[in-house]
Amino acid sequence: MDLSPEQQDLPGQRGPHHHEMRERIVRAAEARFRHFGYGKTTVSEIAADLGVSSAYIYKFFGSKIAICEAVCASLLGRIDEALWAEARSPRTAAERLRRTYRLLLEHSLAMFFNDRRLHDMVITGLDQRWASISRHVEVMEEVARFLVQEGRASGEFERKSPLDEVAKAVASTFSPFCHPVLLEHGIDDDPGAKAEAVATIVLRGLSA
Amino acid sequence: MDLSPEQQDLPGQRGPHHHEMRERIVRAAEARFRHFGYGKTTVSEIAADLGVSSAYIYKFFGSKIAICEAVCASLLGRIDEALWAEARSPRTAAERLRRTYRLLLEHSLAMFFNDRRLHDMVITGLDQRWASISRHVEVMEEVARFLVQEGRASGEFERKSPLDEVAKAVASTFSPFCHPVLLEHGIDDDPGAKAEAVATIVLRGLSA
DNA sequence: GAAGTGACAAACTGCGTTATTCGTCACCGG
DNA sequence: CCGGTGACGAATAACGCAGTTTGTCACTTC
Repeated sequence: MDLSPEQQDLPGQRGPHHHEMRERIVRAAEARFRHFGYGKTTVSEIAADLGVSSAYIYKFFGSKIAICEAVCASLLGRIDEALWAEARSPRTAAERLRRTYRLLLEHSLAMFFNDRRLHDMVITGLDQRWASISRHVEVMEEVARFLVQEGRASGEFERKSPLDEVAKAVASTFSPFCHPVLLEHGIDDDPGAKAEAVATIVLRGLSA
Repeated sequence: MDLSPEQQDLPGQRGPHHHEMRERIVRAAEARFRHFGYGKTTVSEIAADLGVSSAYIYKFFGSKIAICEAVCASLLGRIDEALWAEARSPRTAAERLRRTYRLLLEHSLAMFFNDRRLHDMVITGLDQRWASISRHVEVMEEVARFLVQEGRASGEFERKSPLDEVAKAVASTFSPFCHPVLLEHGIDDDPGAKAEAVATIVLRGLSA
């Protein structure tokens, strides 16, 4: 259900799947990308940081963009983990869902303000429909479904409407708080308050 | 509250505000932009279509981009009008709000499929924060607030939570169905059904 | 056969130059 | 004063070329 990011199979991967070098490459690449951006780092530089030749990198990744996807997967994977951790915490489902909105917003804002270059990479990935990003939106849907189920099981939420439909709708309401492009636009208008307000309405809509 | 699009004042306008030529320019520009895109049309061509010189265009617009903004305002203005028409129709507030989701999605999809070039212009406008676009999101918020008020007045909706907060939250849930970038991404996954589902939850969240 | 490399062709980027296009201004005619 | 223009400098876009970077492959070493 929630693999660790490095275990996913992403397009453009190559060679042994579980290999220490693969992880080291991703970490080195992330550092460079964070600092200089995707365009301004060459794979030779990443290789040099690890003390190997660039040819060796290509034993693990089929292209530079594949490295970028892996970095992206790792980044989003960390958010996914935080999301699941919260979703499984010992609180009411309603409280967990409300916190999901907060958590999502918090992580998205953090990326926007602290690592603008990585944020821009994610935007690139978005309109090129990278698998790592689709995976992340799937996880958000799964978390939404899980929380709705939990709330139904505990009697907090109504049980009549089709689970899947409700889960998708809830996940849709996440987008203003997790989508990089929307975020950039609504950044000035107290997104925190908006997230709370949306959470409040949605929770009311779900309640038994 | 809802001016006709040509009457707004937009940055970069110049010369007489109510002038037949201004509207003719916007119409001619829209046709060219729709057909060839913003980048591939020159202001001389727009001028030629109207049988005037390009210098004359600059009596009305301070820059090419200002023309583009006016076209954008006109485009979005048509959507705004449809939204208001629906919002004032003689139906229950709940029904009107549900139809607002549909209407928004319908218009956005139409632009995406039929006039991709204009759609792309709107995206450009979005990350350059054109006034015409801010205006459109304001209108959507106003419509949301209006409908919530109506529903409260008629006893359909609860009356306790602060109106402004609720209106903003409702407007936030519009974004997956009206934001060009989000739309492009979620296009494959039955957006119509998603819109209905979101409407259902939000309406339940608003209900008395 | 796992770890690793140098040498190389193809693809891509940056950049300086040239050709368009943008936008201004002084000016014409009614 | 309103409707309109041609000629011109400034800003931009297109283009071709040199230099980098990407990505492959045959080969080495342990």
